[in-house]
Amino acid sequence: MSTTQELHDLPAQYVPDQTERAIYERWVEAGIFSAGEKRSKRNGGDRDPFVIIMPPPNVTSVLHMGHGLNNTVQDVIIRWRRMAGDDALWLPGIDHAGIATQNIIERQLAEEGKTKFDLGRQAFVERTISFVEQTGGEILQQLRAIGASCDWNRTAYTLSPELSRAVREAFVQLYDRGLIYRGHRVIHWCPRCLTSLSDEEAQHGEETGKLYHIAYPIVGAKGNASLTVATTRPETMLGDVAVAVHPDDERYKKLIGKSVLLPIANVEIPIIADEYVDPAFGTGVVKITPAHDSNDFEVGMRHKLPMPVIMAPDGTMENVADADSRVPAELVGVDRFEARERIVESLEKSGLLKKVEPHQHAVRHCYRCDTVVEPRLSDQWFVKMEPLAKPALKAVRDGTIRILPERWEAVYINWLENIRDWNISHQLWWGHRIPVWYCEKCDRQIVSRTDVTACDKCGGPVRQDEDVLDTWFSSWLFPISTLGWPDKSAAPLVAFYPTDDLITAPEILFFWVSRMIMAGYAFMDAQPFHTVYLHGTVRDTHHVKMSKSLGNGIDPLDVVASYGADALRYTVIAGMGMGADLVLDPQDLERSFAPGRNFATKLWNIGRFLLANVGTSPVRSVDELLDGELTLADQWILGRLNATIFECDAALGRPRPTKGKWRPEERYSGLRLSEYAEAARRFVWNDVADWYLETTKGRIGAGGSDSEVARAVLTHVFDYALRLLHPIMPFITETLWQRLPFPVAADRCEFLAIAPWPLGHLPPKSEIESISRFDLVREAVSAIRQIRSDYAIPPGKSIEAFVKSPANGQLFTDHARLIGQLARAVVNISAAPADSAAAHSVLADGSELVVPLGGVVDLSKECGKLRGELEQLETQLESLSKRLRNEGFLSRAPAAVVESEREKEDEWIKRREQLAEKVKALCGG
RNA sequence: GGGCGAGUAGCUCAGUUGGUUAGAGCGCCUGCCUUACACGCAGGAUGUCGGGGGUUCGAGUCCCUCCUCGCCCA
Repeated sequence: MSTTQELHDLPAQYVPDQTERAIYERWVEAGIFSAGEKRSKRNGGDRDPFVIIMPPPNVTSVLHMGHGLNNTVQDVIIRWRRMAGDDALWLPGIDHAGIATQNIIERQLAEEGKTKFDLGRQAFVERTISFVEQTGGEILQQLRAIGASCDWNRTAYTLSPELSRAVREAFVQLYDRGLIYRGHRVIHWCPRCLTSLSDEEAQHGEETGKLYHIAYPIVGAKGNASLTVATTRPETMLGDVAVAVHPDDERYKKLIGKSVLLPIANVEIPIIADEYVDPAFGTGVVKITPAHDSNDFEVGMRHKLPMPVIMAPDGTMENVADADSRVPAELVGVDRFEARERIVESLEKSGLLKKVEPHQHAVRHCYRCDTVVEPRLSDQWFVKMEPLAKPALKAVRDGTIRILPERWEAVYINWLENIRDWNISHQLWWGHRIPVWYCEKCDRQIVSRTDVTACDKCGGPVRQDEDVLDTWFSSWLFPISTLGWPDKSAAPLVAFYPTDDLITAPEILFFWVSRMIMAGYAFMDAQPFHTVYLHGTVRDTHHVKMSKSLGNGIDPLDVVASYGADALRYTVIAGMGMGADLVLDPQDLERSFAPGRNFATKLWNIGRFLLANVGTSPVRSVDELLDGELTLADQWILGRLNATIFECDAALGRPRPTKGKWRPEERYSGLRLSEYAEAARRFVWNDVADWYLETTKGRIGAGGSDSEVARAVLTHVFDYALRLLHPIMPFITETLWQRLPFPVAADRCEFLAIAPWPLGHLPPKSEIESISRFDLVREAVSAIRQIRSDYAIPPGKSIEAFVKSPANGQLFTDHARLIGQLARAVVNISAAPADSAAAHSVLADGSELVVPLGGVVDLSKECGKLRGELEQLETQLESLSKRLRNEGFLSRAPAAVVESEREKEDEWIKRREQLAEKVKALCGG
């Protein structure tokens, strides 16, 4: 804890890495990041739970700017709720990341000149486990450096025994409900990873390829009549089992039922009719390759066509199944792209290649290795999604769950309405093995929660399905499995489920977010969270997504080392509008993070001023200060503090829906973190530092009761400013807060991190008036400063100012000294000496301010300035008056608007009169 | 092909049911080491709110259309 000694010793410069680490340790030691299931209201406690489940980074990840952004947002929200008195839980975790991790190990092996098959499955998995043990979860360590206030005691891992148990349970439950089935169909296949991919894992990119027009001779036709088909993948023609035309296409009606001769493969295939064919595309004739195209597969099913597989898993040509000798000997073993070239060449020679044209089309790529995905007929496990999607759709439609920004709700709904079954079996070695066993003897299929050693029917030997589950099959359970599911009475599950906010990037809306919602309803019959907050992507100045491989990344740890975690956090939060991308310059960290770094320094220096001037002895409590003791400046800053609390609260919004469902008016508001940050910054910098703190100079040093009032108010407003800023800048605020000279009686927490979040009060009229009265004082100061600047009066030179105020004479009399102090002038509340040359200004309330300047003043410049002002005012006044004379405006605009326009007109007229008089007197009309 | 988003100061972006003279940070210009802070202070310049049309008393905000860029889904 702070000793008296420490209070004096704020270094002149804030050095983040000297302090941040130590503070983090102390937070952890004090256990303030640990949520207690007994404290949750759902478990007999007295606090509302507030829970965020961290999107688990891949076990192999290291911290990059995307994580920095994602986790800063989560930490800001969780710290806010913790201070607000909730039982706040931020649960961290990591994902075993099936394909991604396996690819890394395979790459390592490749460098050693080996493949996974050289090791065999068991050794491969062991090697992966030891790799993960060494490097895995490094990112969770790194998160501490940016201040992440996770409950580390609950750190989860998708491949842990507990979560594995949940995965099996989920599989078995869905299987028992008839929602998991084994399907024989065309799936996306990665020839490099040698696994199937789900629809979401096969990502498409626009590419310019070629469209080949190929003639298939018509069997039994006269001459060399043929049908021309167009395809982008000629190599798949070896798997063609038909050509199809639209049933209503007059050009081809007569040919339906006849056959064509498939070139190269030399087999006859029928001409069929199917509505799937678009007569307008290409020639209106489509080749049907059921085993290598998902649309063709559907056609094949409808027409009960054979489905020859003509490509091996690794993408080379081969007569795999039902293909006879369709692939000629010279093409067997040839890679698909090489085969394409050769087939095209051969067709050209035989005159069957009619045309080749450039073609823009979408090509799917493996989301992990970017290899072109091959559609391939295969046996896979699928989850029937439509029944699961129903409650997930309803939840967003009825406001149980909201998605921010709002526009993503439409994307979510559109996807769920057209949802397709989920291919969950992957031909990998790293992941949860599918809990299905097959009896070698009676062929029985056994789905089980526990390992099976013998057939429960015939006692025969069994073998487990070779495949593993899609990584997302464990991730989608994360909100429930990390809290103890399938044990529905587990204390954490009872206390913390449903959780509150889910904060992630839009890229995984389908992969993860929507599936978690489905799992929540499927297994807990309740939504996993009520708010999905989708933030933007971190990009460089060319708007290219930052990534290590592109070399345009920023290492958050570098930023932390150079500028501190708080600078990083503030910059990220303040610079990011709701859902907008965050653009940073990897070439210029100095510039990118200046906003946060500068603001941290500002806070530090306010702290230094405060400790040097207010000192270390306890201050009076603001609660016991009497109204009469407070100066106008005190009232103003307290009023501004209150207004700022409201602004911050308004920007943050409601933490949870009122009665389980978001009401329309609150649904899309809140979590405007940049607005919250800006409101707090404005208060600290523009109000406290620029004005209030300056007014205390001279007061505090003077001793006596007013000195005590100033000490108390300054300490109080800084205390509360630090509270407001703590979620964004936890380290520096905690450091400073620890040293504040709190009132003796203050019942204060040990840490700012758990100090109560400020509460605003409805401002009484007097408070609002104080603010506007002090604003006038500030305006007078600004007016003198402006004159100083206009006439280049050296700052050191004191000047004299005269204020004549018909409306607010007393106010200026009372604050003449303060105005003088702030503007470095001697202020007289009286008319200026008539004959002297002077600079002039007219304030908003019509008060006139005159600064005699002796020989310095340039009369024509002064006249020009005043005339300019007058002219501008008159233009504005004219349009305002016109509006107020407009019948339409008066009758249709709300009364309040008309009223305020009238008031404004009065004010402007007053000011115009003053200005006009001034111009007349000074410039002779 | 379908859907969505963006285009506001030199740069990055705010601008919540249409209602003051459109804002912030960074950058820029001028003057200042005014004993918390030059990572600062004071003052200042800069916008036909992408183009065009419309609705309205009133449009950066709503509607239509066009242009440019980006994202998602087939």
